Amino acid sequence: MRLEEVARLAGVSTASVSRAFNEPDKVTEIIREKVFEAARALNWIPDAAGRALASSRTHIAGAIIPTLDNEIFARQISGMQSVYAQHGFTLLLGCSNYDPEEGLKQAQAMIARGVEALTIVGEDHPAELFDAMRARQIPYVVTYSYRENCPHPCIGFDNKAAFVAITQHLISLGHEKFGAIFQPEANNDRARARLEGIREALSQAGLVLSPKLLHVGAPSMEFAAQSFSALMANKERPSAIICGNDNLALGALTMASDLGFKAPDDFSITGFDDLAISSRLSPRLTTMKVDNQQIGIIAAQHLLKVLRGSAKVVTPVELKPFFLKRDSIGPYGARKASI
Amino acid sequence: MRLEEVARLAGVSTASVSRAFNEPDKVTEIIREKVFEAARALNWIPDAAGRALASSRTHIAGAIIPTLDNEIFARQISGMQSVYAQHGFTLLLGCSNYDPEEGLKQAQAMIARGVEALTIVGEDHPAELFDAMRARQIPYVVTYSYRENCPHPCIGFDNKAAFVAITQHLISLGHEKFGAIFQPEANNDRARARLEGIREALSQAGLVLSPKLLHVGAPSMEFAAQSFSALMANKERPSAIICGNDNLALGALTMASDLGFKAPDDFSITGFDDLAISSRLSPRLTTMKVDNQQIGIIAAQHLLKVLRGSAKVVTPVELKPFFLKRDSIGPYGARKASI
DNA sequence: CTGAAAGCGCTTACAG
DNA sequence: CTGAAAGCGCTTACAG
Repeated sequence: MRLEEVARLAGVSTASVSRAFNEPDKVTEIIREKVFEAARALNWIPDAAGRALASSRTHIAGAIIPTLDNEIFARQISGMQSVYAQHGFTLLLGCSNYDPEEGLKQAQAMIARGVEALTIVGEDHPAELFDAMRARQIPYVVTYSYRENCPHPCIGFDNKAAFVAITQHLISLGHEKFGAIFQPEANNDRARARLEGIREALSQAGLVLSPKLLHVGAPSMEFAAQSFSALMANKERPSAIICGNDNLALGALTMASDLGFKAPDDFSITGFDDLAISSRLSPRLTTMKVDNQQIGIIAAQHLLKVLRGSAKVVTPVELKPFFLKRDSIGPYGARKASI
Repeated sequence: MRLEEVARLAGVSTASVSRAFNEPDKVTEIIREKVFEAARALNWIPDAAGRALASSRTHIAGAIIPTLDNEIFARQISGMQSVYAQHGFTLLLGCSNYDPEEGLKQAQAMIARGVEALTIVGEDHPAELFDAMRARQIPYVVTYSYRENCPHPCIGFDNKAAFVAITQHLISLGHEKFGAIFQPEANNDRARARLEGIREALSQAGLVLSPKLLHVGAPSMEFAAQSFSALMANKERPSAIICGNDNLALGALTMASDLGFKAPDDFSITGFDDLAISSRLSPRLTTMKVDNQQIGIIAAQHLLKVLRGSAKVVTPVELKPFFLKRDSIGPYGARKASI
């Protein structure tokens, strides 16, 4: 079923069929109706490859995320997709699995498909990737990460500042001995910024994060559970444990419950993300949250604006995460006080 | 950068450039090398629209899932994508948000993009959708759901049988008064099959699921928590609560803990999915699990086989879920016995 | 094995 | 406002 057959049935030229669908105002109502009727009768769906080739517009946008196994990124995609769909754009999704080479491959595959815009989580990617985008004048934005002086347009939040805030709050509660359970820093500027935030806040207070009390590994509950138990077995047991995200904090809390440790009496612990269960568990987890769906929505909207020509470049947007102070933290020495 | 310029730089015809990339065996090594070198020098990436139009092959596969806000479907997508990527296929993702019309729209958009194959979660979709696939001879498979005599090729598991098994096990523990917390049945054959399974197993034992003890609503922890508390406030309090999935069971368990009810002493409860936290919480949740990543992998492999021509149609595959008997269930009257 | 050329299904100046 | 026709970037019979 080709456009030409629609034209024949409607008794008009192929140009008119194309116009009736793409620039309806440029065609009289009589033609429009004849065309729509013929198209419906033939059950015609315009072929995207033909359109793309003729118009050099694919109406495809791309998104590269580290993994789908994390509701944080899934939500970002879902926000993006709703906006793109409203504007007739299809979303091409790629997962890098935290491997920069894989991310680059995905980006190249997307370029071959003619993506008109791209979002990519974080800025830890080969220069080649960003170069390819710029060379082809494909607008892109780095999501989730935000920092001043970032060489790329970015829409996200300041991961470092967020963890400075968490750390400072714990310091203000009197904690001095800190532990941390974290996802790997490799190819993950967010994790790196978060750790930096902890270290900076500690150092400003004359404290340090002892390497022995920093556990870095695959961000599973298993790992967090093992880390927690190692942390509490340490002679220099921390009174406050900062986790790289909620999932790690939850893993630690389940182990705490198995071992008979209770927050905030025996230790304080924090996460990041505010998963649904974090506010329902006992103790309710102190954490920070950022609206990921919103990040996706804003990213898509800004990119679309550039494509429409109503903006020259994507302007960076900084979202502010919320601090959710709940029951998993308390003043240092809470236990002694309560005894 | 077009193929023609690569041909010019390499000093060969455009046909040879095309062959060097797509059918390297049909070209001498000398030509192959000249072409590859020229392509690299020009940083040429073949245009997918041109390829698609000329070859009527897009190397695009589609997947329609209800939502990305559920790691179950996310995992299926991730399995699929890894297989497709290995075979040079790009995945187009669509979310229906449990709205059949939206699912149909997504499918049509995918047809316009020239998807060569499609996977779609469940069979609750407009006949028009499946008709369109068949009319265009696009191979498709229904995932997650599996039942005998399904009119579509399906790769998944028997949702009904799974819940028959759960229910029968609880009956064997002496439970007679059942409650259920469930996701809506509308446009969700999986939920419907699960409830059917419960009802069938109960009826075989001469029992019934009282409408008052069946809570159906948006599958959030909030809803499950409210439902649990209503269930336990009922004069006809159930001794066993079957949840439509783990998330609902976890929501119920958090409320149980708030209210001072303990499983399995005060009630038994089950889920489905085996989320990471389900085995770590106390009590460890009794649930069933199916390998969702595997469903995605198998679906993609079978579809690819049909595209390659090495299979006529997709053969259905039934996966068997595992029953994970843990601490959240116990014999009826456990409390009295332990007092 | 290699190349000249037609053609895939659309869009879009261009002319009327 | 409408149509004839060129052209988008590839692939693929076809001929040599």
